[in-house]
Amino acid sequence: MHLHYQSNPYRTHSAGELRMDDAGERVRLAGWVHRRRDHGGLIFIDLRDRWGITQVTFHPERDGIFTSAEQLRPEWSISVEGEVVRRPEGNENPDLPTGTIEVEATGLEILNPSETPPFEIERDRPVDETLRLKYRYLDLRREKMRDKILLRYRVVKHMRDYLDDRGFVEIETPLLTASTPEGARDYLVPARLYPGQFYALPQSPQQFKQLLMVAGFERYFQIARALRDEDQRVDRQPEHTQLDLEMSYTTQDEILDLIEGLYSEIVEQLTQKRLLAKPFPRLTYAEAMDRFGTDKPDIRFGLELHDISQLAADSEFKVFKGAVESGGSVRGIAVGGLGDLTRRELDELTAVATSGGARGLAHFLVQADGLKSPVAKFFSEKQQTTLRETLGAGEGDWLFFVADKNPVVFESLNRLRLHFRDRLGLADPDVLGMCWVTDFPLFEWNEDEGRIEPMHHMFTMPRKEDLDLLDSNPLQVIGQLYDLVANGTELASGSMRIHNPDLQQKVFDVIGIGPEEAHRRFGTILTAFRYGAPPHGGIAPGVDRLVMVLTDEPNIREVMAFPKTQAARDEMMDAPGPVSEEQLKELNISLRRHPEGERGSDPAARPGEGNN
RNA sequence: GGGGGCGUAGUUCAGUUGGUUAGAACGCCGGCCUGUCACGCCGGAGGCCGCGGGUUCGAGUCCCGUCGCUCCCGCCA
Repeated sequence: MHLHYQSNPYRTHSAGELRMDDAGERVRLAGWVHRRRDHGGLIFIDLRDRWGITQVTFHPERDGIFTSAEQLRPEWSISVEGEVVRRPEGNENPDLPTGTIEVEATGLEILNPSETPPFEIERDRPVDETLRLKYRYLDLRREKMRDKILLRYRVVKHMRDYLDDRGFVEIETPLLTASTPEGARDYLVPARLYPGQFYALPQSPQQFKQLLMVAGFERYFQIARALRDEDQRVDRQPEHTQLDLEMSYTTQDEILDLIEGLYSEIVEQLTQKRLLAKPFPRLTYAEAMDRFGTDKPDIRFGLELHDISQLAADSEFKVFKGAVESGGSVRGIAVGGLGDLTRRELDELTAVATSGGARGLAHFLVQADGLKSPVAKFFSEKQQTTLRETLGAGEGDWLFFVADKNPVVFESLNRLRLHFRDRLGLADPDVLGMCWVTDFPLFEWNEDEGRIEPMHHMFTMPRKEDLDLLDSNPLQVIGQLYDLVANGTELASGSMRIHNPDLQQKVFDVIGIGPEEAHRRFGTILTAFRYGAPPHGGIAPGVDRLVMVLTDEPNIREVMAFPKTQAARDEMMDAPGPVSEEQLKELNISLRRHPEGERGSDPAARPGEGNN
């Protein structure tokens, strides 16, 4: 990267660009003191900016600046003038792109000294995350963080360019909008001009993007913030970024191909990772569940599930028989390379299975003369052979089975499968196993509330051939829904939408929303659909999640410049905090309880903070 | 809302069955050093052991409470 700043008072070049060819040139560099090595009669300063590191030397003959150079400390902001020289024979640093040269300083300007930072910037060592978040502007100076944020920018830039090339336009949608009580909890903003009323921050631009289709933009996207006031997880923040996208006159395949092309380019051009398969495998929801026990399968390795319900029903083993008879199933996986398992190890595996809801885990060791298991006696020789063959197991493999209701069987075996992935190192970390999961059920049964709910959202188009089922058997209806999954992580979720108001109302009917309520809550979009709304569909890939997968970061905070803590606090800006009486009065808000003495903007009022 | 883990120099950590003066590394400060690049060598400063209470002759260590961070469950169409 060359900074075209010949007349810039601070620098003529970046700290990452000088090479052997530049020897003899007079240059200025600006940046931070990365490291200093003071040899008494010779001082080396590693000068760092966004683009790299260049070694600067100070010689005592330059008495004017040598004494200043002795004062330099890490993270001081300086500008150096000097001559680019070849390093003496044998003193090149092959680890540095600029390592064949150095800048012999003839001038030094201290732009701004630095206090000793609360943690070391130049070293990649673990530091308490709260401290990093409080001094995020210093944390971001660290190479690893800088690189992740820069990669994130390149990913987003690639998205914009790719979509622009294909006729998409980026359109902003409002941050202040109406509350949508279903779904996640809204972040609310009091409306000063309407005492007692509130805006909501968007959980996604869903309705706006569909209205943009009605408005005729045909191909819309937005790098959009989505806000949800729910508790955090390792991959969940109060605000996250998604590539929100919608197309008119399109098909599911067209959208899948579009995103597949985009993601292939991002992986191939911006990372060192390899794609497992191209085109991305496409699995139906039913197939994904059947083979992997999850709709977010990690397809980089085998250990697929096998259904042995039929055999189980014929067996003498009551646990198996009973599960099938009560409508559940018995499924299992075969695992090689485990060797002998101790009682304790088997208990641990059982604990993995029970964490998924299973009540137990049946295990068999495949031996030359049959299956070895505490429950082997319940299975005839022929059944044992069938078990082994069904699971494709060889001598020395272990077979594990879970018998229960289907959701429990799936979840337990999924966890077991991922456990073995990590334990046996079955998945190549440099490979991205991207796949599509399609044909999700349109609705699901909510056990707790005893009613039917949309699996994704209520604007999803049912599969054409299932339209008749909406009345007779809605839970059987398959929606035109699709998820992009990478290595077991959901990266994107989308659907074809309903554009016909009558069909939309029919879906509302299924989930118990009558015409009046529908009009009250979704009047705008229903009315809009009456004006020749085009068929349309879209998708919303998560940007944070993608960068997480690309950088092997398990934590979403590591790929965001300014994330919040798990308790949804901004440690740096100290938000949220109390506001003044005047502000509250203007908003017509009175507090039941005053935040005084609780955590707030007054550092003295914050417990657990002894110093600084 | 519930459960688990963690909290000791600036930072990352160690700290024995409760026992005398709480250690190490890195960083910081001072000195020496002309080819280092994790520079080296010598010396030094630096602790409300998160906070409050209790048990005890004695608490970093045990108990109770509390605060903070974190991971999980609930929640997240």
